[in-house]
Amino acid sequence: MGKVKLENVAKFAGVSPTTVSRVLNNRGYISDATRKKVNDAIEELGYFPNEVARSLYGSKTNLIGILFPNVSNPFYGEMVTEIEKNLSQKGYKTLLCNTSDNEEKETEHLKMLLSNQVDGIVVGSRNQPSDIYEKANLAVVAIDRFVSAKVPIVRSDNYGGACLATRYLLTKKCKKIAIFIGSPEEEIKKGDLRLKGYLDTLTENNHGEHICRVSFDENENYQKAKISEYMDANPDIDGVFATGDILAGMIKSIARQKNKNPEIVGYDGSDTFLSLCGDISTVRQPVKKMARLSVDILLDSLAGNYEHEGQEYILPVTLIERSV
Amino acid sequence: MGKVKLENVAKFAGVSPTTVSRVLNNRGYISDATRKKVNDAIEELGYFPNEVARSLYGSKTNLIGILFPNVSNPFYGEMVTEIEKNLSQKGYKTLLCNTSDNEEKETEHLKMLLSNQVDGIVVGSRNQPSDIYEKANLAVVAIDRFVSAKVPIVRSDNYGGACLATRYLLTKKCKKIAIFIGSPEEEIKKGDLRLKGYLDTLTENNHGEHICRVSFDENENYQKAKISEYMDANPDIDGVFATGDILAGMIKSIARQKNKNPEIVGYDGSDTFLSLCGDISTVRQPVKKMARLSVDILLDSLAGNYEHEGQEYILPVTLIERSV
DNA sequence: CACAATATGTCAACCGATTGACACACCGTC
DNA sequence: GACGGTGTGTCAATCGGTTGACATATTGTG
Repeated sequence: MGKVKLENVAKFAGVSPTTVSRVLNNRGYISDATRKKVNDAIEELGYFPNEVARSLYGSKTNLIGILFPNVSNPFYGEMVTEIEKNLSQKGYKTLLCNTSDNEEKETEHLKMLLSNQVDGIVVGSRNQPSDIYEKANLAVVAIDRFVSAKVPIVRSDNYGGACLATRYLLTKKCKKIAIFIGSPEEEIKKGDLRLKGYLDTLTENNHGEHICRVSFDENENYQKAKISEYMDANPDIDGVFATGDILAGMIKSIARQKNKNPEIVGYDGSDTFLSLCGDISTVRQPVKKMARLSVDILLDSLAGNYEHEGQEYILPVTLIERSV
Repeated sequence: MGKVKLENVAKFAGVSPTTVSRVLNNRGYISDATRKKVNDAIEELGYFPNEVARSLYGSKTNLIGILFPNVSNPFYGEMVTEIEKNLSQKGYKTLLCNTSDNEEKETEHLKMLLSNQVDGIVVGSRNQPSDIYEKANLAVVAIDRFVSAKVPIVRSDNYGGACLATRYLLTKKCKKIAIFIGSPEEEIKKGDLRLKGYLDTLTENNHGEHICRVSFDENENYQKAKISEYMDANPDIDGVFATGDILAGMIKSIARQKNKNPEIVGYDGSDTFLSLCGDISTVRQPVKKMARLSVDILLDSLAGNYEHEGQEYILPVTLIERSV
């Protein structure tokens, strides 16, 4: 049994294909009787208009590509969940791409998205900017990442959040506060604002800095080894700011193994993290608002509104204190 | 600047459209010189073949729909990440749908997927079976869910896992072991195997049962209230089997607030959970294997192989012990 | 009764690629 | 010189639906 098409519906309903199309698209004059006949035929035959054909003619696919490192990390997971919900509500469909923080994969996926004529892209992966974004003239929104001069950015207040976290550790009387960073090296070089917030806050308070970079693109065991090593080399660390919650959790369990209990503050504050981990404080990013805003901006751009070009939208974070 | 099309490439390269198509699809005779000319033109113009047009002609979209409740829960997140990776590797694209465990949303998304001519579907949402799956003749694979008599199922050993978990709690000398269930009511009625494993194991050991159903479709605060209530009503519970890790985490923190420390075993064992939560044991489902198998089956079916129809693939689980 | 609004049909172009049929030219070889 | 392989072009149909132009018929209204 092949796919049902418009023509079959027309025959079944005893009308012309044009009439069916008119019913489907609410154009021209249609009597209630005919409308009913057609809708009944559609129902009866289980007809679904072929979006591929429609897209081809209309040169709009209502497809949005979503590029993230993965959806395993609950912060990304919640972000993608919310983005998809918002898009779906507005009649858009979500093409999911996991870049695994790998530049080639991002490029490959990007080409795929362009071939598939997506109307827009939300990019949250953390690779180096690709010039493909510039060439293709489609709507793009970046989440906490620079893509090109024109692409609007939605991010949380990384600097403010880092200050909050570090200040919190200071109020907890921590004497030696370390930062564990899980960002790509390039990002750090370009001035990681979470790092800067940490450094500035410590300097203001005459504290020394202790930086441990945990390559986020290495595998988990390697990361854990690195953390362990660093903690052995700096046994008197009593405060930790981790730039991600997963990282914070790993640090916590490694510390526990070493019979230590430093005060830890993470970053992200996904619902999942908050449910699973009751004893690590964190800086919470407003995921739902960020997702909502990104979609709004994207659809705005799609509607031909250029006011977001080059804009950066920084949403406020909140510190969530937890006690053991 | 409009989109570049095959015709433009042809003009730019000084050849006919047919020749360009021949180069793109490796058909017929093409001299190396011409091939180079065409490829250079493609490169120069930044041409991406319009997949929409290709799909229309070829009546194959290489699009796979993925239906899950969400990707916020790291178990789903990791599953979806892995499925997407596997699909992408085989040249397929992933249309992500979040059903929020809502039947109407699932139906709506399903219609959308059919309209978009997806070649297949992987469904992991936990709603009642819809007859749409039967009608549409496309490849479908279900993850831990019944869809229809024909649709193959990939799941972990729910019964064995529950037995493992319960037996573990018994070895820990727990006297009063409760189960907290986060599945939809209908699923439980139809014989939830995690529940059955729990019950059977207790019966074998002459233990009484203590069941708390936490509607997974209620909001988090309501769930927490329910857990709290149940624990107050049954203060001597010293062992808990939770049918999901998030649930286990919530139980843990609520217990802590009440100054209790029951032995807890969760279910899922996502990497994220294991990283974040060092002190809750769990039954680990082999996410990567399940994802891989699902994709393999799907592509097999797509290739016209019917051997998977009606099959159920049950993958083994492992108990992961954690200590406080 | 004329005219407008309503209701439906026919027909063809179009969206961007693929594909088969067929023509023509060039080359080498038997 | 004929034939087969190679290389390229022209042309039209096709995928499934959309849309505008135009024809025609039936209403209703002033």
